Amino acid sequence: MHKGDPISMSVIRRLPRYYRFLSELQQNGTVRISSRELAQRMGLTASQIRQDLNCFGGFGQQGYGYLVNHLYREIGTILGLNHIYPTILIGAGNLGRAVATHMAFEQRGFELTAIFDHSKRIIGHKIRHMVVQDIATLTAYCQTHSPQVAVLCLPKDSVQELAETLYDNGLRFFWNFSHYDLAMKFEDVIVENVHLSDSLMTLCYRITNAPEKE
Amino acid sequence: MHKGDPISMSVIRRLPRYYRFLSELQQNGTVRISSRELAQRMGLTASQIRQDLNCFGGFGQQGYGYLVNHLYREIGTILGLNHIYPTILIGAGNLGRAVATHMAFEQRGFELTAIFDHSKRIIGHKIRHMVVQDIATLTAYCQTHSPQVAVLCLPKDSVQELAETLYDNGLRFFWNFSHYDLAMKFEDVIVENVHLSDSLMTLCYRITNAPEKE
DNA sequence: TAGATTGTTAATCGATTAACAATC
DNA sequence: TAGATTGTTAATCGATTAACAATC
Repeated sequence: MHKGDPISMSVIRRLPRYYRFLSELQQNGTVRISSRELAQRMGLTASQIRQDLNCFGGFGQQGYGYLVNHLYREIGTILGLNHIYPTILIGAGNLGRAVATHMAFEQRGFELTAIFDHSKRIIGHKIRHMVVQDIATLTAYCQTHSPQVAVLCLPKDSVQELAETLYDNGLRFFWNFSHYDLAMKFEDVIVENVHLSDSLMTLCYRITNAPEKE
Repeated sequence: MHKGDPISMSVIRRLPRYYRFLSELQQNGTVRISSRELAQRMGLTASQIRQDLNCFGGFGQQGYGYLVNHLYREIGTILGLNHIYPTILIGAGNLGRAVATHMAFEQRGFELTAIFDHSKRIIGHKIRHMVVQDIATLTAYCQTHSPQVAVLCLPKDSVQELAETLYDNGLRFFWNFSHYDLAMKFEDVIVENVHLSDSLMTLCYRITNAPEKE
């Protein structure tokens, strides 16, 4: 790990977890913490924590440790949570509605600005403070509002159909709950996949192949 | 990688993805596929695919490749999808309801048998074919039905409160959507976490730190 | 048989852990 | 100053890729 090297995905994916633990420590009123103690709480090694943090800069003090509040805010900045990326959600079925209502987009760098669906039964319904719009009006919406991020809560086939349209309307960032592999189709796109089925199957594997405890 | 070594998490987490791609190929009517072609479609190397599969056995034929249908079923068996682990879901808020209705538990090795919540407003409602039960009756339910897996769709604090009870009722396998770190609390427990917020923050990082394309 | 592609061993690459000098 | 703990370099470990003999 030398300065200027791109940060590895392994490190990036640990950042939100650090952020969570620090948030908790802060709420407990903990002022400082050493890498050793944080490591113990998180089930990591102190070395790893120091390596991870030093990808972004020296946030600690030798002989003292890290200031919880300071580190918390630093990681928030690194994650880019101070941004407000305008975001649309497509697919207001069970999952889409849950994501729309459940997620604290504003605290994670996003602002959910519109929801689309193609089902007549759903269009017009209110979710949070938003009226579900007809997917047919998507292009018009994009031209006036230029959303940057799309949350995809549609079945695979619908996403496949829609992919081109989304791309043509300038969307390059996707939070993808479908099983359609967007990243394979477009080069210059950033896709964060949430594959719930994969997660469930992984659990099944782990249960099935768990060491017997008798 | 020697025979008898435990399979690494990296390999395990790729299995559901293989399973998905093979399912698709099967639906297309593709009979055989080489590691090279599958690799190309999935954005992996042929080497990796052969290494991964050979953790579990030799499923191919030299000079020919893999039979799609055969490999698909083999991976299903490896994943343990033929099981029917009795599963309860706790927390019937937006997310819990979406998970309950959206997931094909039966095709992933599970059977959802009961749903619990503590809110008077939700208890008694029907989700799928199930009536949401009072969380106060959880212990009684566990004693009669012995569920093995719990899906946790509660806020962090509720899970924290509930953890002991679940453990005492014999539950050792968890699909955890909350931010509470069960794996830290109990030794002999298998927890598959789905941290949607972490995923969203990771996306935020990747957008914020994406290479400029001007 | 010749061509193709696997299964498997060896080489490389990257990520984690250990060690320690720097320094608060 | 002495003790503690960081930042950083070096060592280890594991995962991915390359190479190739085995064989269909």
